[in-house]
Amino acid sequence: MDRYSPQEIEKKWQDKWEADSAFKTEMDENRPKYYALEMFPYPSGNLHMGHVRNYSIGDVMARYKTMEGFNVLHPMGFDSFGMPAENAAIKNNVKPSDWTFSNIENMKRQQRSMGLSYDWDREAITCTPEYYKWTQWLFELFYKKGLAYKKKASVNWCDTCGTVLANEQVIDGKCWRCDSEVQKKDLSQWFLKITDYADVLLKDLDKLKGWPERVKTMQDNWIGRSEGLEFEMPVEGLDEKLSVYTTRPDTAYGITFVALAAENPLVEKICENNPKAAEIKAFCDKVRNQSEMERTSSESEKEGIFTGVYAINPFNGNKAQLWVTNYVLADYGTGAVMGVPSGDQRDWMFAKKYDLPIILTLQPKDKELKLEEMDAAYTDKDGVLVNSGKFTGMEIHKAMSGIIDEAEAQGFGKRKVNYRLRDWLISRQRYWGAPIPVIHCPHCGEVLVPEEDLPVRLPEDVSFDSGALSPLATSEAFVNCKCPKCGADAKRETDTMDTFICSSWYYLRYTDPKNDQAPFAKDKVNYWAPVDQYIGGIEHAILHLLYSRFFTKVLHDAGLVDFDEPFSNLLTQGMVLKDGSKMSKSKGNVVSPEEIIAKYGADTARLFILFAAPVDRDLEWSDQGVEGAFRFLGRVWRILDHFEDMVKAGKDNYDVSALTKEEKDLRRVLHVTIKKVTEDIRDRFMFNTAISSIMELVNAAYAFQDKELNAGLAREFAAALIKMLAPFAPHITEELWHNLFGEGSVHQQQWPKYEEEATKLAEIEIVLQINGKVRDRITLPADIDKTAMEAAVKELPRAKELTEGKTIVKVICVPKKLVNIVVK
RNA sequence: GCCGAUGUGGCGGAAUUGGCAGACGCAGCAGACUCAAAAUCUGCCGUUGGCAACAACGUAUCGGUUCGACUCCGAUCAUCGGCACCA
Repeated sequence: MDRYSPQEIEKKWQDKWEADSAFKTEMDENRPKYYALEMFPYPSGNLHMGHVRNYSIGDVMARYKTMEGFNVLHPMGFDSFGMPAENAAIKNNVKPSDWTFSNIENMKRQQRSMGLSYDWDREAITCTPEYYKWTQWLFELFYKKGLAYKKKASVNWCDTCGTVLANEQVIDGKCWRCDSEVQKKDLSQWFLKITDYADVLLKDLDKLKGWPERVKTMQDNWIGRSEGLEFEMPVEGLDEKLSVYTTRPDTAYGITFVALAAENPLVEKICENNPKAAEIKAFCDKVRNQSEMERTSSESEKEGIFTGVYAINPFNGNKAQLWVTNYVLADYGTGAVMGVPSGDQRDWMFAKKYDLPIILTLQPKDKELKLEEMDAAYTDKDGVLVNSGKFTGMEIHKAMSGIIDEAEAQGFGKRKVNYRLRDWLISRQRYWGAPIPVIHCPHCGEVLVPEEDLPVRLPEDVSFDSGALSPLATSEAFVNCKCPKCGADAKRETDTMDTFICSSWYYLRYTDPKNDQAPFAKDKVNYWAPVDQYIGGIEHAILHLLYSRFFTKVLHDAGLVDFDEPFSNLLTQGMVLKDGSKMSKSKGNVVSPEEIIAKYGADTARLFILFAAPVDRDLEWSDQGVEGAFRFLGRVWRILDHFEDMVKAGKDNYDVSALTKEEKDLRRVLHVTIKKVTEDIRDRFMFNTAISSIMELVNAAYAFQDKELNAGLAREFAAALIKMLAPFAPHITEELWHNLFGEGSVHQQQWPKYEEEATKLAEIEIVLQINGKVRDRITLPADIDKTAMEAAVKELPRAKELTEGKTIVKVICVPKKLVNIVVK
């Protein structure tokens, strides 16, 4: 064989795999299926190292499972709607579709150069009418189920992007994409009712045994479930009742004020015939004009204004001052909060600032609290009630349920569960997305576009610089239509859908990508899905992963799929860093995958990126580490080149007992390696240690670089080594397989099996410890019994020397490991 | 503030069930090959002391359990991530 030259072999095999449709998959009820999926990319134009890492991990799983006999689905596609295409259109005067498809072509070329085992026949591209037809169809399904609705609400608006955003897309008060500050705007927008699924989305996190704990915690936090009591307080002098929600009903006897959000509709009514009306309204306007950042920061000063009106505490008849404040959230709970200064730190600070009364209702079991000595609220959920009518003296947890029962019995309150999660705002005032398939008719109101008229296609005669207007509104031909119900002149909805809708169901489309009758056929989706292994970045922990779970649950309830969670196992890969920080153009620390592949080949790039760190941890890029991976592949190449004649002369069934001691050692290392690599890939996703043990195996083989090696063993060694390395470095192994074993592809071979017997040592090293410290070692037969082992170790000169003149307190004997002699 | 993760040589990391800490790789040092260099092959490579055998120390810090702790328990510190005026 010639020298190892990746440039010569990689392209050759990529072309061959493509010509042979080597990774084409079909349903096969007789084989166990395995669905390996990497998060599909946005077609920005070029792969970055994060993609390379993502796809390398997925490709190892897909190829390994194929060799283990699974029917593997391993598809790829493009999440191709979104803002950058539109920005490019504005800036360079190109059509968003042209920009997008030329980027897709380039990225596919780069993906091909990585040697990934995708079934390209299953490609799904979300911006094609063949795909977004079904995105629209699914929107209509949600609508028919009462899970899609339009309402006027105070929503997040990004001025830079010229569109509204979902709550999940606002990070620290800023736009997730462009980082500019988000404003609140009252707009009429489309929402999906994800809150209907809050409870099951939370509860089913328990089912996701194969998900990282931290992702589940993040979703848990995001959904934010809380249990408590909602109850009504009569408002004095008004024929109105006021609802409040609390998680601390045990403190209800300590209410001295009620805090309303400025947006609470009750504020209007209170202002009627109120001498302070002007003042109150001025305060409300001031609060509303505060930015989202100012309003929701726990740092900002709490302010309020007394309305002059009182509410009545239904538990004890006490009067509570009614205040309008800047710190109560309008859209959580009832937009009104009971004020108990002794039990809540915010209420405490508010009461101190405005000199409101404070009533103590809870104190520790072993200590009497005095208000005049306190400088903060007592917020521990532990203690005994005081000043609480018939609940005085009761332990807190008993009192909590007792007080709720009381409210329910009296009919002024009930147990209530609240969620932090809000409905998903899906309208976008942008062009490059799936149009919302709704027509607004002056007579019939909202009408869905009939299924046979789908897809609602994107028009091309649009203007992109239309200000706050959606670009679709600039196309007369698009906007003006007939009502499907009554035939009257009507107008189309001009907003498009959030691209996260498109990506919420793409993993289902891969199971039946060309279906033009339905988003997917039931038998196919239920054969392949759910995804067995999903791989992607942690940045989608809430956004995409929560939305996909929501979609899957709705489709399950609609009877379209049999499963109710999309991804059985989730692997969140770490970032690729250079010089300690994430690769980015602005930092100038980007390493281009294309250049690395051109210089060293895809096999080296893949091997390095999988070897340098465990898959879920951040990875520091190292040019010298890449050199190391390349050197290793060269070592593999050379040792197999050296063994070539022996491999070809060897027989598959050879006499193992005829091996020399050194050969037996190599055979043992071989079988230990097969065991380790199999378990590391299958059970642990520890690709770094799998590769390091293959390196050790190759190092062991170098003992025979200038020696004869039994031909049978050479053949066994070469076959297993090439197969084990195949998922990591698919091209070099295909070439070596072809050169040494001839016909067929290494990627269609069966994964090597180890013989347990062959992994065992005849003699093992036993450690002598004195008081837990290693003092000597001795080689003994592996099957020696405990007593004999102890005796042999005690006979060691070191053992005698170190125990001489001392009392042996105890001897601990761990079979096959050590003997620890405890002396005094 | 609440929740979660991480912390091991000069560097990336290994140690899977409580049993020889530092596998494998990078960097470094030395040797072989070579006129020479590169490439390749071989050996050494935690710190301190010692010619050495060896000894002491060593997995963020402090303490505990244990014959024995990177691993288990308790506290602390640091870094990163999520949530946070959610009543």
